[in-house]
Amino acid sequence: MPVTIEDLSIKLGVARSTVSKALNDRGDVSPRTKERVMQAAQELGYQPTAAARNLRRQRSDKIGLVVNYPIHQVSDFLAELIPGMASVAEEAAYNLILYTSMAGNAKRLTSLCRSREVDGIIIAWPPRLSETVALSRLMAAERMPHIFLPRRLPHDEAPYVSVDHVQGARLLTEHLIALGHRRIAFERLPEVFETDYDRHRGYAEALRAAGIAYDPALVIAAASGAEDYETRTFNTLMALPQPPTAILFFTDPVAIKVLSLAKARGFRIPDDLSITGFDGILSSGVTEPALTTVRQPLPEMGRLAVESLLHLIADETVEPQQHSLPVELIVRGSTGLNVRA
Amino acid sequence: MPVTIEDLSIKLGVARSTVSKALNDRGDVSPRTKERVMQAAQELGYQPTAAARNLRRQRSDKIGLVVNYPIHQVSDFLAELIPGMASVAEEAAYNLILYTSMAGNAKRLTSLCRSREVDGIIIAWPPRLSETVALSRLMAAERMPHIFLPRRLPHDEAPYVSVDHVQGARLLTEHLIALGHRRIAFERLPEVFETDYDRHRGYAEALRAAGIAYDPALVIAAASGAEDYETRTFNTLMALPQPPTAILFFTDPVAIKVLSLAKARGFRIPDDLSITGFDGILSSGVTEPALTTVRQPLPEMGRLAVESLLHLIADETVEPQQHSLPVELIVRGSTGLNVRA
DNA sequence: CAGCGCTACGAAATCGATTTCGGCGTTTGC
DNA sequence: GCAAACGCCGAAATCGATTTCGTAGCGCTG
Repeated sequence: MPVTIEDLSIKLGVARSTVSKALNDRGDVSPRTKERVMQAAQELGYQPTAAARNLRRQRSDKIGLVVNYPIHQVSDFLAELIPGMASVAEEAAYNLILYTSMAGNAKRLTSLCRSREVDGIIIAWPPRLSETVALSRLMAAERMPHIFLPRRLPHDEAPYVSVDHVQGARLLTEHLIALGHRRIAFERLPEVFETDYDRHRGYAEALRAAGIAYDPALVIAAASGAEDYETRTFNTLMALPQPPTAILFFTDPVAIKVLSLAKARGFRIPDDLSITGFDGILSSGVTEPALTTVRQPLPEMGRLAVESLLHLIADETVEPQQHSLPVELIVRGSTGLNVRA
Repeated sequence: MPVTIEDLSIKLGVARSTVSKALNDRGDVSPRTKERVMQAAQELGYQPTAAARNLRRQRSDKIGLVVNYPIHQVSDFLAELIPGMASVAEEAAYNLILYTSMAGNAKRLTSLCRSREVDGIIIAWPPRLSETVALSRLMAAERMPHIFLPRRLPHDEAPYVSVDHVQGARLLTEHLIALGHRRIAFERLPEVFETDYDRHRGYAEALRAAGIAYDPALVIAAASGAEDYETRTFNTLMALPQPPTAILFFTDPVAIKVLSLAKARGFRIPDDLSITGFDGILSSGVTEPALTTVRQPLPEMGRLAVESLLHLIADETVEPQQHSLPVELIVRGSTGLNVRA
C-alpha cells in the first residue's frame, strides 16, 4: 500500500535503479533527473521500506541494548544510561532496540547475532568474568561488534565502558579516614566481579596508606537476594566486640535502607555512625541526612558506550575499546567526624 | 557469511521452500523431512535473517516507543514504565525500539510509519490535545496501530492509557480536608492538558463537597521550565494574606524541592505546612518526612499499553483502547493535622 | 569518418526469506 | 479397475530496495 520505489519509477518513466541512485546520491544521475526524482518523492511522500533496505545493505542502523539483569532492579541506572545512549545514537542515525529478561545467555545472543537485526550490541551487566569472556569470543566469532557495561574486563580483547572502582572506594575510604574513622566496615559482593575486586583494592589500599590494620571482621558479604538482608548486615556489624564507626555500602539503595533502619534504632547519623553509598542515584540526595556517595557518570558512560560501539561498527580494525571513567566523590550529611575517636 | 536457508536446502537436497515450510510448521511436509530439516538447522545453527523475513512477511515484530519529551526529564518515569512494557512485549515475541529526542512531530512520525520498521507505536507524552488528535489521524491514515501514554484523550478514536487524575486529586484533597485543612493550595499546569483539567476538577469537587469556597488565589500555575521556580511558587503562596496550610504539587520532584526549601526556612513539616506530590517516584519515599503522594501504577500502565497495542496490531476491528487506571493514595509524613485550625 | 571517451540511464542480479501453485505418485472410494 | 482425492515436494514469484554492468548517444580528436 505505501509508495515504493517502483511507483516513483513508473510515475517518472525512469528505471528503478535511477530513482534509487538519485535518492542516495550515488552513481551517475543528471542533475535534472535527480531534481525530478526528489520532487516526486516529496510529492508522494516516499519513504524507503526499512526491511528491504536492511536486507540489501546488510545493515540495520540499529544497536541492541541487552539488559542482562532483572530489569526492575536496574531501572534506576537505565534511566540515566539510556538518555546518553539515545542521544548519541540518534545523532548517528541509529536507533536503540531493547532486549530484556536476561537476554544475555549464549543461545539467545547467538540468535541475535545471526539474525543480524542489529549492527552492534551493548551488554549491560554481563555475567561473571569467565562467562563474559566466553560471550565476547562468541560474538567476535559472529563478527558482531559489542561492548560491555558497566564492568571492567581484564581480558585484552573484550571492549567495555566502566568506571574506576578502585578510585571510588579509595576516595570514600580516605574521606572517612580524614574524618578520624579507624574502624571502617566494607560491604563486598560474594560473586566474582572485577567491580568488587577493584573496590576492595581501593578500600584496602587506603587503609594501608593510613597505617590502619585490615580487619576481616569488618568486611562483610552482601546477600543481595536475601529477604531483609540489610537488617542482618547491620545487626552483624553492630554486634561486633568493636563495632565500626563507619560503613561503606556497595550501593545507594542498601545504604539508604540501612540509614533509615539505623535512625529507627536511635542512631544519630553521622554522629553515631557514618554511612556511604555508591552510584549517586537521585534518591541519595533527598534522604535526611543526604547520603555521602560516589557518583558514577552514567550519562557519560552511556554516551561513551555508544560512541565506542559505533567506532567498532565502522572499522573492524580499530583498537579495542576499553574505558574506565573517573568517579566523583559527593560529600553530604551521612558522614561526619568520628566523635568516638 | 551466516547460514542461509539455501545452505540448508543444498545440504539436505531439498527445495528452499520445503525448508521454510518445515521450519515454520506450515504447508505440507512429511514428518520425516521436517525432522531432517530441524536437525540440520540445529547443527548449522541456522537463524533466519530478520530483514529478509520482515520484508516478506510485511511485519517486524517490533513496537516503537516514541518519547516525545526531553528524555532526561522523564527518565524517572521511563525507568518504571519500560520494565512493564518490555516484559509483555518479550512474552509476545516483540521487541521495543526507542525513539527519542522529540520524535513525535508529524514529519518524523510519518517517516516512521511509512518505513514500516515497527508494527505499532506507543507515543509517550504526546503534545497538547489538538496536535495529538492530528497525530492520531495521521497514523490512522497510515494504518499504523498506536496508543498514547500517559494522557487521557477526550477524542473517541485515539487510544490511550492513563490514570484517573480526577480521582487522584480528589483523594489528596479529601485527605487534607479530613486533617482539618481549609486553605489548600493547588499547583496547575499552564498548558492545556487533560491531565491538568482532570486534576483541577478533582480538587474543586472535593472542596465543594466539603463546603469549602474555591479561592483562585490558592491556585497557582507551574512554570516548569523556569529557573528556580519552586522558590518563587513557594514565596508567592506564603506571602498571601492568608497563606495555605497545605499545598498540592503537580509532581513529586517539585514537592521534594519545596519540602527541603521549607525546612531550610524553618518550617516544620507537617505541623506548619502539609505538602503532597503526585506520581509516587522512588525518591518520594526516602525524604524526611516522606512524601504523601498518589502513586501512578507505571509498570501496569506500561504493560497495559503494550497489551492494548498488541490487540490493535492483531485485529484492526478491535474497539478503541481507552484505559484510565485507578491510582493509590500513599499517606506518609509530609501531611498532618492542621494545627492552625 | 572511424574511433575513443564520457555521460546518463536501464536491465538484471542480488539480498534471504515466504507463499502460491502445479505436478507426481500413492491411496481411497465406489 | 478407474477416477477422485490426498500427501508431499519443487519451481518460481514475491517482498522492495541497492548495485553492477552494459550500452546508447553524444562530442571530440586525429
